[in-house]
Amino acid sequence: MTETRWLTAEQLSAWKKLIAVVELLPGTLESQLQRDSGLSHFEYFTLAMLSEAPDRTLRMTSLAAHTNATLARLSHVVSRLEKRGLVRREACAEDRRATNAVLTPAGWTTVVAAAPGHVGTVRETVIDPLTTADVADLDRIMGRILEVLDPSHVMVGAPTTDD
Amino acid sequence: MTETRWLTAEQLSAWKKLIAVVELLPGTLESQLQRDSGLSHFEYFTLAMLSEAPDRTLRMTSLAAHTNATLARLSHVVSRLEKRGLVRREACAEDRRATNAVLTPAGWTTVVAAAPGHVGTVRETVIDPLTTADVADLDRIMGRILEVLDPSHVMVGAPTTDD
DNA sequence: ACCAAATACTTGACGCTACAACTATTAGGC
DNA sequence: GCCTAATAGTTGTAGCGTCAAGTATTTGGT
Repeated sequence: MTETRWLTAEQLSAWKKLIAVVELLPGTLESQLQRDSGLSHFEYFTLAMLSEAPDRTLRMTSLAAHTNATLARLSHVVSRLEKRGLVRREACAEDRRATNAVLTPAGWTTVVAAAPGHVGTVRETVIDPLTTADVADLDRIMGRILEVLDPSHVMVGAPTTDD
Repeated sequence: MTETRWLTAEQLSAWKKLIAVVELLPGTLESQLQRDSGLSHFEYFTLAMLSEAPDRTLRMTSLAAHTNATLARLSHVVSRLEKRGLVRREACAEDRRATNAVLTPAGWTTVVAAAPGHVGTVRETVIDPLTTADVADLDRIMGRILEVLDPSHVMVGAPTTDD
């Protein structure tokens, strides 16, 4: 066991601010979405991923990867969304172990209605306080961190619009 | 109601990466602390804040602010930490409505033992992948975002070491 | 062709957090 | 000095996520 390498003052400052953002940001997004659309951020994100998929359909495993959830968590969430009529489950023809999650028309309507308010919050809290250069820096830095947290790039791929 | 201003490609890219980090980072920290020290990140953070306070003592309201928790949440957590002998509650002499949370010797030992492993994880996932310039950029950018999320700077102040 | 291991989920139980309701104490208005 | 409002904290409940266990199907070795 080698000696602990502590953080420099600059590193500590940056770290503390990052952790503060990580703690505060989810709550902010959560409140706005819950208040205006009755969705948790994870529910919104799930619907958004489906809305971008071909046929608005995704296998559970794939959807779990895109939303960074365990299969168990996703299964519970999809059950709730299904009860509310926003998502439908469908047996997969090619692999009978698999289940497809399909966005219903009501689900589509819900995401589309929720999107502007959500984007507004994202702007207010993150994008608008930053300059163009800041945004580029943020992109680069988060990219480097994700190289470690998500080496297989499961959560980055989606090159479409929305969210 | 004005029209929705959507995000540019650059903004969207940066946003998606930030949200991925926000989703993935807590789980990583959580796992390491739980595995190596039997603490949740919030419990660790609570103990760490107490360890930096004068007399290792803080009023519940103040501790709640430093950890960005509601009083209700903190009360539950302190109850559990108290059962494990890491924290002690103490009536406040000046204001009899108030309660002080005090770090016990066992609590101090626990944080001190947990810190190196935690810092190691922080290094691996966030600091080491970044250049010196990146760290400065990160500090600046998170600072701007916190200006919105935490205008009263409740979560930033603590100028001491640790964590 | 067969059997073990891997894959793709689902379900139930438990722990933690948010929300609401409640108690106790202090501060302010007049 | 009252009486109301604000402050400080605790507790119970309900909802969501994790973990462990279980089912169904497919893959791969021989």
